[in-house]
Amino acid sequence: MATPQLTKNQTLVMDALSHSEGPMSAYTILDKLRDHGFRAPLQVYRALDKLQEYGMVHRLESLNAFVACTCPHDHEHDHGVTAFTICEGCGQVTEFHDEAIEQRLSTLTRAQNFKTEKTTIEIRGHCQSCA
Amino acid sequence: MATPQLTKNQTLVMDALSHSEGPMSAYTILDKLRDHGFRAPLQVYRALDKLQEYGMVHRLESLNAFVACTCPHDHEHDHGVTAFTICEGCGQVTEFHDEAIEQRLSTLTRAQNFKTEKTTIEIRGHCQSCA
DNA sequence: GCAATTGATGTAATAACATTACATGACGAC
DNA sequence: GTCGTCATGTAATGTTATTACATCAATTGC
Ligand SMILES: [Zn+2]
Ligand SMILES: [Zn+2]
Ligand SMILES: [Zn+2]
Ligand SMILES: [Zn+2]
Repeated sequence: MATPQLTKNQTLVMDALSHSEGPMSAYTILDKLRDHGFRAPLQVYRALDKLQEYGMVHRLESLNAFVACTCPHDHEHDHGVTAFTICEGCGQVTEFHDEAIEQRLSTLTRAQNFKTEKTTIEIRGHCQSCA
Repeated sequence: MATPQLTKNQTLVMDALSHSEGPMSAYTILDKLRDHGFRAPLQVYRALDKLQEYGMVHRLESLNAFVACTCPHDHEHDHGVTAFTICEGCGQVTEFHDEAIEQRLSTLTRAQNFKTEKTTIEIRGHCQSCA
């Protein structure tokens, strides 16, 4: 997915997420952007949908929240299976990718003739500092 | 986690999930159990919390829904990392466990000194029939 | 130029999911 | 019988997400 020119709303949401320490809920983003003219949840959700499509934002299913992608590479190609550790103590989220996991999941789904569209891997626990 | 004697409400919720074709939301369960005296969401959520604690029910984070555990073994021990394929077409959910994945995730989290408490793996896509 | 199309936006209302707070009831330990 | 604990009942509220409909801007085809 080549990264297209972002629209005004998409840029605002992306900036909010990029400058945030941790994940943010859609409604938290909305509140941050009221000064910039945001009035309704849909403005946030629409921007988030696009940003996820472009691979610039990830949704954390177990938190109902969103984070900016921290992959080193740009987003000109699909970056495969994304996994996260999420600290219950400090809220820190770490994104990582692992070829071995991806291969193994591929083998397993293939065995049941399942066609994967999106894989969610989220590990809740405590980081080194909060252990 | 040894499976204790279930309470009345826990039994009702467990039965509803066991007899369901696929995952159910808490509110769907509530509706199914109105005839049995259920009146409020909390009755469902409280039962679900316990059933999850006992390992008899799993929450699907990406669906905000719940399924009965389909593990062949009983629930007298923790059954480690649980993963699911979820068909977008027919709603079919398949639970599986894989030692290799578990090992690999353990290695990766250990590398960042992360203490895992709960791991979520959910694969959305299409099953053989719905491909 | 000017319809027609497409994609983005604005706004309101509503739906769907989950929790807090507080009161009551059942039951065994002592 | 009093206490502590756990399950339950009920209402209210909080949080997350979508539907529906109107408007606006840029592009395309004529
Ligand atoms: Zn990423
Ligand atoms: Zn931490
Ligand atoms: Zn299970
Ligand atoms: Zn299917």
